[in-house]
This record gives sequence, structure tokens and C-alpha cells, in this order.
Amino acid sequence: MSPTRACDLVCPCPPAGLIDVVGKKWAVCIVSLLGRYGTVRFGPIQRCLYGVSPATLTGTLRALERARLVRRVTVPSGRGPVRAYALTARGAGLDERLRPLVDWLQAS
Amino acid sequence: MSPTRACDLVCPCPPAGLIDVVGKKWAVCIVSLLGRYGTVRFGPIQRCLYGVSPATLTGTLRALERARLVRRVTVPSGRGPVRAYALTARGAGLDERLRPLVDWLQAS
DNA sequence: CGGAATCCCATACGATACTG
DNA sequence: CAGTATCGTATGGGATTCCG
Repeated sequence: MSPTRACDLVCPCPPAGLIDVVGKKWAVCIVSLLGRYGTVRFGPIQRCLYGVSPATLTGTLRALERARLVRRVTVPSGRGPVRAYALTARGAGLDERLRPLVDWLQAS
Repeated sequence: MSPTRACDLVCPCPPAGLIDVVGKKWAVCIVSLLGRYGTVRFGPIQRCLYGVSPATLTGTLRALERARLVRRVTVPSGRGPVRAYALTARGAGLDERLRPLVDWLQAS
């Protein structure tokens, strides 16, 4: 049977909040990428993502930071410390739930 | 260790294809809704989704149909057959993978 | 009621150029 | 290399109206 009145249905997922972050074009890619590779720098992320423009990548990374899914880290290197990106614990939790979905999408 | 060269990283999820469908603002909601309630008519979907505009809802439904995730069905009713929407087998598969994610998003 | 048509706006995204 | 600044475009999405 199909409910027909207004309050018969409970919306399982409000579009506000995390959805607008996760819904961003590259967000899922980035979270999965960091979940797979750990700490990654700006350049490799950009090159890996089919050449996303730096402006867009920065914007998405900032949105992910604000959502506390990704954090910016400073790692020591040969000639001075460099910046990189990694998942937060929260981001790792998301990646975990995202994995079956991403695999399924890949398999189409 | 973090890879630094171009081909060291494999993008786990190209943004093309299903992602632009699933990334739509209401797509996940609709799939979850149909997965939960079965066959639902246009009106209840719209009312349930915080009053999404009919144009937007139609657009999203059409996109989901084109992606073969949702199908339009005709069900017999008291005064003539009426139209409604339901998941395809493919859509049910997506809903299944979506469920842990949606639950996690809800729990925030 | 279930849409289609139209209008309008916000913004996401890309391209490019530039800087520390 | 890691961004920032600017600009232009495409389009997603809301509001409204109208129709069978």
C-alpha cells in the first residue's frame, strides 16, 4: 500500500547539512581518495581528479574542512614542512559508509 | 607514505555518470523514500520533501528514470488508474548501499 | 491532482593568470 | 608547488502559473 496523505511519509534524509557537502561534484572522490591513500598533498589530488581546477579543488577542500571531514596537516619534509590533507575521524567514518556505495557505482 | 607523482593515485570514483544523478539535491531522499515506502505518488513525495517545487521534483524524477533507478508505474485505483513511482531493481540495489550512509548522516 | 512551461536567481564549476 | 583572484558560463533549483 502507498501512503497518500502528508504526514504518512517520513523523509529519510533532509537535503540540508552534510548532503550539500557530499553532493559537491568532487567531494566523494576526495574523501575516498584520502581514505585510500592517507595523507595526500594538493598537487597529487588535483592531478588525480581529471585535472579539476585549483579554485574548485580549494573550494571543495575548504567545505570538507568546515564539515570536519578533512583536516589540513603539516608534515616535515626534506626542505621544510609541507601542507597536506587527511581525513578526520569523522571523515573516516564517512569513508567507511561510502565504500560500498562507491564500489557499486564503479561496477555500475 | 603519501604518493606524490601523477599516476601514483587512482581516482576511486569518477564524478561522471551516476554521481551527477545521485548528487542532485533530492535524489538520495527520493531513492530512500521509495525504498522505504514502495510505490508512492507524486503528491506525497512532494509534500514529504519539505515542499520541493514541482518543476524540480519532476526534473529529478526524470533524471532518476533515465538512470534506470526509478520507474513510473500505473496502478489501478477507485476512479481510474493513477501514476506513481517505484524503484527499479537497480534502484533497490542503490538504496541498499545507500542505507548505512543515510543512517550515518542522520546520526550526524 | 500530476505535472509542464516559464522566469529568475544563486552558485558551482572551469579557465586563466598571478603570487609567495 | 600551493594556492588566491577574477571572470564567464552553465545549470540546478525555487516560485509561479497554467493545463488536462
